[in-house]
Amino acid sequence: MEKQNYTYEYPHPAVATDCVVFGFDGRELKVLLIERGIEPYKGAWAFPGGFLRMDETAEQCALRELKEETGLSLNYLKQFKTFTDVNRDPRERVISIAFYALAKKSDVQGGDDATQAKWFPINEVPHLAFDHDYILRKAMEKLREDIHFEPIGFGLLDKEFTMSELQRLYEAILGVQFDRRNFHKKMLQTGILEEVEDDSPTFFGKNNEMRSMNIDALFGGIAAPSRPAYSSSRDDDSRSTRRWGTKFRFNKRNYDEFKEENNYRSEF
Amino acid sequence: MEKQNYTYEYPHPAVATDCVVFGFDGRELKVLLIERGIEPYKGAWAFPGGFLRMDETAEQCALRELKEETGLSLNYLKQFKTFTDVNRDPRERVISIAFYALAKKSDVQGGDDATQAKWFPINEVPHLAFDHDYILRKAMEKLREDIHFEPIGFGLLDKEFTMSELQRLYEAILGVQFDRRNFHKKMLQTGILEEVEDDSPTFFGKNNEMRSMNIDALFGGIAAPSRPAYSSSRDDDSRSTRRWGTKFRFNKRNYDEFKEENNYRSEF
DNA sequence: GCAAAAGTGTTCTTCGTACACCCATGA
DNA sequence: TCATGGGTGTACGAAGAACACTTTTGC
Repeated sequence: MEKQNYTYEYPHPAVATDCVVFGFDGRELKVLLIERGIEPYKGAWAFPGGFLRMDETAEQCALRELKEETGLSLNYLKQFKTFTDVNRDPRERVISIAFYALAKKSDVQGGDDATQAKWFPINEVPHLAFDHDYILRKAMEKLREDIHFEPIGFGLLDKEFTMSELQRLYEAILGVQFDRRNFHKKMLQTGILEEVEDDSPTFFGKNNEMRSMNIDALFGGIAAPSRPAYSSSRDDDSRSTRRWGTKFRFNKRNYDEFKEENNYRSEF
Repeated sequence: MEKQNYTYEYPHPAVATDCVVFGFDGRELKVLLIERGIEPYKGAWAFPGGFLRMDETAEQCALRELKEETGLSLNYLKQFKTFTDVNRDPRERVISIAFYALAKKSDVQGGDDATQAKWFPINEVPHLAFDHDYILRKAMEKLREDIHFEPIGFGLLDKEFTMSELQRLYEAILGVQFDRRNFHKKMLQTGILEEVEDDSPTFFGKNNEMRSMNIDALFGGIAAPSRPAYSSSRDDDSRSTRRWGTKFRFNKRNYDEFKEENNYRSEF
């Protein structure tokens, strides 16, 4: 951009965007930071972001800066708060429109090649430039809130994922542990997940029975917990039809219906 | 402010705040608008708001402008979104940090005296200046979301209110009808309401029995709905101790405990 | 005296939660 | 073969939803 002067009758603050990018590598929640190459805070870590151009919206600005500074092209971007403290930037008055974004697992793993960007586990983030420590705290709070009501989890996983991956993600974000069975049940009963038919050759090579034959279903509805039902079916062939590593996929159509039925935010 | 020129190396957008003030008169949800006295959109209605000064945060700006333009001094102010469309103001590039606020019933009724501000029922709002139609829509969406999780209702009523007033407010905001008994039960079981002891002279003048003597309690726990219990107690004096217009009050201390126990947003 | 609003409990259903065992995989 | 992790059902308690009649008040 050509350097010239811009004059106004009244003082104008500068307007910037900052982008808190969350990622999940299968174990930990991470954030993407860049090392500042210029003053102020040279050498410190900060969120990708930059000044708003006059011909772009804040969203476009955030996406552009993110691409320029980290190489990432993301889809999900959520404006969560605008920071306006008077002295948050030592150079001049700068207000920052902050977004959070979600990176797919593959983005996190393919990450730090040529750029100065780096993924930090959420618990190992150093002190950040400007008021970015505070921005991060607010972004985390918002993420924790939103994940109860919006299909955020799926934005952080690849297209197909196992129920355990999804559960680990929820546990990483919320900092709590869930019971595996209850988590499974609840996720399925929202109806926004669809099971992926695994027709890979390796599967049929190892085991070519119908995947819908699940021996547990045979005992469904019969309340006889005192007698161990599993041991009696030990020599039954259908026993071996149970599959491991079942993959799921987010079903946007079902999610849209789900949202429509529940006219305010419904819990996931 | 003295008029002079301010010059920057790069172009800066102007930064303003807008404030969507909701009020409730006991029947309808309303918003506070001011009539624009200058171009652009002279004569059109718009939200109170104005340009950010260099020595104030966005919150301070919104409160100041609100006071200047409508005379209202409010407590609850919530930043909900920043609007950055490139052409939202015909004069120059202006981004607007938008808030919503809640006015007490008394503010709504004492309202339109000397100022150019006026309360409009939410369904009778005219076309607004700038992109304020859109801002209003977003503010309503946010209010509808937030009321499920935050004690917003109480911010729109006077300090003491009846359960019916509270219910009418919820119904006005959410656009649905609730069962009176279920609403009552749910509100009480959150524990954030406390009943106000009504010791007004008129009450004891009319009826000086203890208010805790409630004949319905006599039948509590006895399941005999087929036999109408009320008619048999017709000549019993204690029958007349039931009070009408029981008032409640928001209990902030209980609310804080309630919030702490439920570590993420819990529903009201 | 009539219409409108306020006050109150119980039942049924749904949802959340606690909890245990078997099987596959890979070291 | 052993440790780890994935896959599955049931039973209990809490909360939500549906539902009717009586009393007061104001016209």
